[in-house]
Amino acid sequence: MVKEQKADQAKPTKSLQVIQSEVENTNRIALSVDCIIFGFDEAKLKVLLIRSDLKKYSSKWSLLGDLVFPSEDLDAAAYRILKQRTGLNDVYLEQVSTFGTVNRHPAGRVVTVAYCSLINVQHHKLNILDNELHWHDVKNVTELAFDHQQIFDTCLQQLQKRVQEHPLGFNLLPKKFSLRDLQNLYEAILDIKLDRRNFRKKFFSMDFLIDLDEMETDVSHRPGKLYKFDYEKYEKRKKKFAGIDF
Amino acid sequence: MVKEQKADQAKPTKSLQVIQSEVENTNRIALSVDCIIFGFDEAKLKVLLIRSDLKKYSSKWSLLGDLVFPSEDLDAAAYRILKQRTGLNDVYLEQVSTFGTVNRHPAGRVVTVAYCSLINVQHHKLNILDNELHWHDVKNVTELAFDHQQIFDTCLQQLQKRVQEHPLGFNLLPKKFSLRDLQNLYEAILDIKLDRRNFRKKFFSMDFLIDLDEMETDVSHRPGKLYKFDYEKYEKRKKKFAGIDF
DNA sequence: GAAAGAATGTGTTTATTTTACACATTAAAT
DNA sequence: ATTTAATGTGTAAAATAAACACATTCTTTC
Repeated sequence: MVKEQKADQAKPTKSLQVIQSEVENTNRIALSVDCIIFGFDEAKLKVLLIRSDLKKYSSKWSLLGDLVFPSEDLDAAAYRILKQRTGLNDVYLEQVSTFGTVNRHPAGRVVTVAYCSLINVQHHKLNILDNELHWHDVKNVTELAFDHQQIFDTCLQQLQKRVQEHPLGFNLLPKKFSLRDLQNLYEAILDIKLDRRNFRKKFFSMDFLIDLDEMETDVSHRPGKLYKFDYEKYEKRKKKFAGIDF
Repeated sequence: MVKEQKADQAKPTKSLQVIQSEVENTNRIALSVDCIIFGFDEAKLKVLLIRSDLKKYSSKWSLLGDLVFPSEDLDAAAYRILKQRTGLNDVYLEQVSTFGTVNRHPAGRVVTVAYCSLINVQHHKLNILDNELHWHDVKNVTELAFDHQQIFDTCLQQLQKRVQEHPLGFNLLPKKFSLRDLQNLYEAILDIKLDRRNFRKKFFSMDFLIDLDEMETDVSHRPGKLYKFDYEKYEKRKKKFAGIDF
């Protein structure tokens, strides 16, 4: 089936010069980063979007993105771009996936690397610098510019998966939160309803919640207790792989 | 509580021309793909490596990689490169992660996208074309060229994780396999010992194995039954998300 | 200030899943 | 025929997950 026969003498191990010229010349491609920033507010999962950079596409929303500089580490570019576009600092970004079909961007060949983050909407003030920047309800995100809808969908799926395996959700909440806040968060991310008693039991049994001996204020009903997440304890317990679970 | 500040003056929405010139000129970067091909043979997990392309680094092993063409989809580049280097066709490649520190490659700035695959060593004949191409025991893979060790480690970790969530393992086995083969595979990938009875019970209860009413041959002991994997039945049952499981 | 409303806080029972564990059976090799 | 080495099987205990209801506390309303 394979057609790629080649005489067995040829072993074209390349010199560094050959590779360098290939790297320097015709084979270069524009590389960008897109940042998908999730937040949580009013019991809803949100995502930060801007009006498209491009005038032609300004009726559509798009992700926060820009080109990577040739002299810049990929991760560093993600942090720079996020900072430039939102003022956000001290936010952990995680690489999700890379999108590289030839015609994905109207400006030419641009391969983009998606980075994702979860932030607490209350604690991070946005500097809205150069574009209309808005928190969008994740449920209403449709028809983003270019292939950004696909990128967004991929990131949301990854979030849904990862939030079940790691206590990422706490990054979306204020430092002090009630169990109702926590449950709302999981229900919003996973888009499911959970049993309140079993949910509480589960989290208490994990033993990562510190009871602050404080109560909610500003609620128009019986206030709940406030907790914080015990990051230290969590770090110490590394979950081991073991089960097979299709 | 979303603070929708807006800097009402500056809104540098870019024209397509501006973006195009940025994409075309100084901001381009070489992009490559590296393929991490896992196989399974002699009850051991293997990975395909070649001697480094670069003369200077030819004492080290490296992953199968090459540059992406500007006119080529990223996924297509991965399949092309795999085919060129190994003759392998009809292999499913999955993107794992992208590596982009500035100095990761000696030939200059090259960002690389890692793709991973699992193949059945028996059923895929390699065409060894232009480099020393070898199956390496995964346990002995150390000190690969450039940052390839890091890339490899990332892929192996992802494999360990994914193999517990999806029945990927079957791609590594012959069409007909014994339960011992299957258990050896999981033990090799996860690098753990499993209880034989519980392992069998687990797989039988998943009900994805078709009993072929054949026995192993060429074993110097009591032969085991042979099975095949029921891909069709698997596809029909899409596993639902639900649990929270740190 | 009494009553109604709304969400908090709590336990038990059942079902399901996971783990631990031992012996008879089969075929090959000696 | 005996030994060897791996296959094939079941059960009990433990852990986890799921289903499910009522009294309590604070706010709001009348």
